[in-house]
Amino acid sequence: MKVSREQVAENRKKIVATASRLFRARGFEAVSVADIMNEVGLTHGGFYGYFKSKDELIAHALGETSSPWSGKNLSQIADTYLSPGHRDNPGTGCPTAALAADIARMTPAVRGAMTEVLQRQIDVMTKVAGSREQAIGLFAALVGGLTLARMTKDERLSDEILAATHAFVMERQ
Amino acid sequence: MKVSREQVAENRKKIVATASRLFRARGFEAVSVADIMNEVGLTHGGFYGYFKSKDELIAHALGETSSPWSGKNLSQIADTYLSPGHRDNPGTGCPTAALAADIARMTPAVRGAMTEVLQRQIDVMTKVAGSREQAIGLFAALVGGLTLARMTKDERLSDEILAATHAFVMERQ
DNA sequence: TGTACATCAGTGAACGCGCGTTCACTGATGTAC
DNA sequence: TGTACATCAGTGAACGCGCGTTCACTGATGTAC
Repeated sequence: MKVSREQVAENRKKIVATASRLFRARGFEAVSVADIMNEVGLTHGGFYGYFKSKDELIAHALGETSSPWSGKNLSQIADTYLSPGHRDNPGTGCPTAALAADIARMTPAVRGAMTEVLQRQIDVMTKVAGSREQAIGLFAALVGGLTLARMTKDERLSDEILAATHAFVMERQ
Repeated sequence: MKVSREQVAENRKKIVATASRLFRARGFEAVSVADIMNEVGLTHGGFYGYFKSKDELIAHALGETSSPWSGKNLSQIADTYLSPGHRDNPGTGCPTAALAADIARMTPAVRGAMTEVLQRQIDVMTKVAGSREQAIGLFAALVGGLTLARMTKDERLSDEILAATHAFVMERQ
């Protein structure tokens, strides 16, 4: 069942986008190649016509994540980043916070792709912060606050962490 | 090959301590029951005489991690926490930073155990920070900075992240 | 434009592998006398 | 204190399972005439 060239291009985009979302929501290991292909509407065997391996897909999926911070000031960034909505929907949120600990143990190619994402996020943040140093500190606090809020089972504590981190970050405006 | 009661108690401690170290170093999924038991000096079959499941061990291992912050001031905490030594040795370091993203996807029992660890860390931090709110913000920045430093492949960037987060945290002394 | 054929995207069974967990067995420990 | 036996910690083969990956096959696409 060969398909058209347009269909192939579309399928490739869907594979990468679906992988990016599922990886952020559940982590690299908990999402199988079959999971991704099923959600795209294909069977797992076809995957290897698009990528050499799952690792190669991971590197591509990291590269495709956009940073939606352009044109926002620090207050708006902090509001969105430390919101319950972002906390509860990692699949559509920041890849850095969602995949942090996972990535530290991945292959060099994956870590290289993530380093580029990180560089880009720091560059964008530098425009709204006073300096690059400040930008890194602010970004670290945002990532850490979101991560802590996501790991606890206690929603009151989780909300408190979001609010406290928000206040901490905004004090240095 | 039955062994003495003392040996049993010692083995149990070794299983928990080894698991705690390996989990922090490599993550929950990448460490098998057999890995842990081999390092302890036993075979995998014996594990189920000590714990009902791997998940139960995970909850116990999280409970056993100590917070080595007592009696230190913020400057000392930041120095140690954001040091290259801590970055490069997650196995003996902060469980929160090492297992952050993993835990958000674990069973309720595991997340409950982690919530207690988190509460304890925030309490200790509150003693050196001005307030609980401040403590949470500082802790978020520390966890985030260490996490970012661990995920990049570029050592220059990694060192820069540690230094910038350190400066960011200390500015609010 | 219509036909004949080569291409190749997608299918689904099969592979080897490592995992968590179970279980019949072994033999040292600890107890009863 | 010494012997006889019940207990049970540890062993290692085996289980079912899901994974990443491969491959012979199918049939629609796209090309050559």
